[in-house]
Amino acid sequence: MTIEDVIKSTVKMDNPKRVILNIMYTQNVLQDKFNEVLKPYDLSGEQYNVLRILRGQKGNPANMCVIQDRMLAKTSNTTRLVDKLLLKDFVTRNVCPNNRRKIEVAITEKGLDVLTELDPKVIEHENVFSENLTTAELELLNELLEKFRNQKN
Amino acid sequence: MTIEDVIKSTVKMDNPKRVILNIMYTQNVLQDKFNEVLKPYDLSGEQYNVLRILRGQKGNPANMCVIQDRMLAKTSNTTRLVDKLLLKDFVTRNVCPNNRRKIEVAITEKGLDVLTELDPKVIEHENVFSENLTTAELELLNELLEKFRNQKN
DNA sequence: GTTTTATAGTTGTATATACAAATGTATCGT
DNA sequence: ACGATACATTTGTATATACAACTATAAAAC
Repeated sequence: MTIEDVIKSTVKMDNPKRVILNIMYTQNVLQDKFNEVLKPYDLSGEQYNVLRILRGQKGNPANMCVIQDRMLAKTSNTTRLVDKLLLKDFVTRNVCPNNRRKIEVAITEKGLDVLTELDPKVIEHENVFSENLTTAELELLNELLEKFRNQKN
Repeated sequence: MTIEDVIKSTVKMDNPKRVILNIMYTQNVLQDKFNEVLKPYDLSGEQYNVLRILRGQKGNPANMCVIQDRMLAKTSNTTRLVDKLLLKDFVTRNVCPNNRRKIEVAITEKGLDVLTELDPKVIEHENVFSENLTTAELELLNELLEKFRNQKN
């Protein structure tokens, strides 16, 4: 299915427009599929992302700004995402004793358990799309996306 | 800036994960930039998309389900998007006389004027990212994205 | 002709996103 | 020490997204 099929366009678009629509739409497809994976666990994609970042801390807590910094969607509202995770007992939240402006967020056992349960499903999700491409093609796709994204100005 | 830099990952990820994150993040960057273009016109990306679809109708109105069908984000709530456009007098909305279940949405002169004003800025937005890639690379990127997206199951 | 089923759209609710303003705390300059 | 400034986070508000439930109309079944 080409991007023209997706949006029922009768006219063939130029390359710059096609690339943008292909990226936007492919992201949509990926996100929808990933939401399905997460749905039974009552987690949103960004909530999962926060948990994943916290696990990456290997026991150390992370400040709000550290979490923010490591997220894909840089405009996410970390406070409220952490609120939601707190309600589910997936994280703890404490004022940092050294600097009372900062908040220390850490993942709980329960949060780690959910991630462990999710791990194989996440890997499956990641791999199913990539199966259509060879390793060389995947590397090329990564290169092209990074080159595309990193325009000069 | 590689995707590892973006999320401050110290470990190099495998290709399937990198591709997914690259697509997700690149879409984020594109959307943020496009929102900046639209901001002075008080339009969201999806509202713009609806207007673009209506212009593509060349004078004919479009039903809600036709609009839905041509949108990138298939889960958008067309009713409410059209509501917002109606408030700005960018569209009209009428019950279809032949089938009273259907709604006919059409773009107004005011809506067309906004699109005309936006056209050069949209093209500029589309092209600025593509300037880093050759035509062959752009075509390849399109191919790879479509191949990646269209997995068997 | 009346009941079922399908279609088209709207509404409700919870969550997420975008962004500005506000709060509380630490640091710097003098 | 004091005010100004910077930093870390929270809160407010409007909009958008996701998805289920609901309403209204049309078509099909019998």
